[in-house]
Amino acid sequence: MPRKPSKPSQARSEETKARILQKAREIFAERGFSGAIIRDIAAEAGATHSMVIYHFGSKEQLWREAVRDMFRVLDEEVVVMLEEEAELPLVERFRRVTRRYVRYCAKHPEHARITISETIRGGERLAWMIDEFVTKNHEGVLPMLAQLMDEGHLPRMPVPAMLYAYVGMTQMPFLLAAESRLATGYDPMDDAAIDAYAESVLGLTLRP
Amino acid sequence: MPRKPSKPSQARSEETKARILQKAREIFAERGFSGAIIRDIAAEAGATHSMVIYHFGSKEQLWREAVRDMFRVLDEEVVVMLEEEAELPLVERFRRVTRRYVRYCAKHPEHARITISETIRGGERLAWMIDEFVTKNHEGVLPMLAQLMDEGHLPRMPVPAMLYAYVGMTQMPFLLAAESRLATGYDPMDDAAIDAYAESVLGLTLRP
DNA sequence: AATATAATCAACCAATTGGTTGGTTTTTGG
DNA sequence: CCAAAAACCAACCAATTGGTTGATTATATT
Repeated sequence: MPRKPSKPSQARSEETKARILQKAREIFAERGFSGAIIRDIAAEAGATHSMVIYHFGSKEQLWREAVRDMFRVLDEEVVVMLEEEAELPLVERFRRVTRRYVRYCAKHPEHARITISETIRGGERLAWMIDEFVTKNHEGVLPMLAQLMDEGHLPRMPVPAMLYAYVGMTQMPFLLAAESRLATGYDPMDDAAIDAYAESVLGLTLRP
Repeated sequence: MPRKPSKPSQARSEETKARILQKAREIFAERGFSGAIIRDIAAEAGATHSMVIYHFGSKEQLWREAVRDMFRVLDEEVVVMLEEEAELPLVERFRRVTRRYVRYCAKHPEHARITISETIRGGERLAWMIDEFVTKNHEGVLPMLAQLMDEGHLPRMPVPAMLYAYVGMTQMPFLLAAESRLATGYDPMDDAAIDAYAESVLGLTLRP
């Protein structure tokens, strides 16, 4: 185990850490945990691989920090606004959160990439991620879906099934963007396509 | 490069190859290409890692054979029946193929796992996979979706968007089954849940 | 049965990679 | 300005891993 910086860090350090963290998120997303190589992350961030270990302790820790950062951004860009929207009618809140969520998925496809590759893998990292972030998010979304279903705005099915259908249709075009471009010529990452897709998701789910 | 078996193989060899191939598919799905370790695949198949190289030439080749095998099964379990169903009304064909596809995704979650992890990664393996299999499948599905949309049975949107929404909602519950069980207690792999989910997908997509 | 060929294995090799160590530079605080 | 601490780097280490080699066992053909 490397020594941890115990005293408050210098500004220089913070910058390096931030650079490493961002590249780490990209590379973990693209190559998965085992495929991501510390030296590559370091090189792209303009650092050495021993700096990564110095700042984060281990590959595992680095991954955790990257994931934490990712869920923080999700919160910022999608979830927090829900509080100010508490007064709006439920269907309208759903429309807004869906539009934000679609944009988030397009802007940060790493999110789905990381969660999926970890869920496939199973194991401790997944358990940690669920405990730390996923459960909390579910607590926000599941009741909303349940109520929408009760009111007849969503087709009737088990609420978790609805959730995964919703998440699946929202994320998949951006997750498979490379395939879409190569195989159909359609680019789901295009700005106009993203906004149009949010409406398509609403069209598939909501029953007016 | 190892020598290739040039003469027709013995029965013993075929069995070993088949065992290796099946475990390879599982392990490639679970850990991704770089995370899958030849020695592990070999051990699980009751062989040595040099046997894997002997029979398949390289890790890359092994992966290709595993993927080929996977798309062969998809064809068998989902696609071929479409020919006998040519006479049925389009909506009915869509219902049937959807039910088969949902069952396939539940039974072989490796499929989505492998295609997604490769699409995320990009590169030559993805290009090969698309060229060899995906394009051909799209040629079957896209016109079907387009016509259903024309006839008002599906909400209007770009056809590729509809395809990825459809694929996404179909695959995601099984892709994230581990998360679903851990975070919500709902097991999408349960037999009754699978059949119910096929109807849910139809409920989300089809407009009667 | 003898011989050739295919199938298998154990030992080995070189490259990769996560992590360690010890020393050098930079920053901070007195 | 100077000493202590933090940031950083180059060299190193040990484990892992894809692939090779050479010998050994099983099978098929004559």
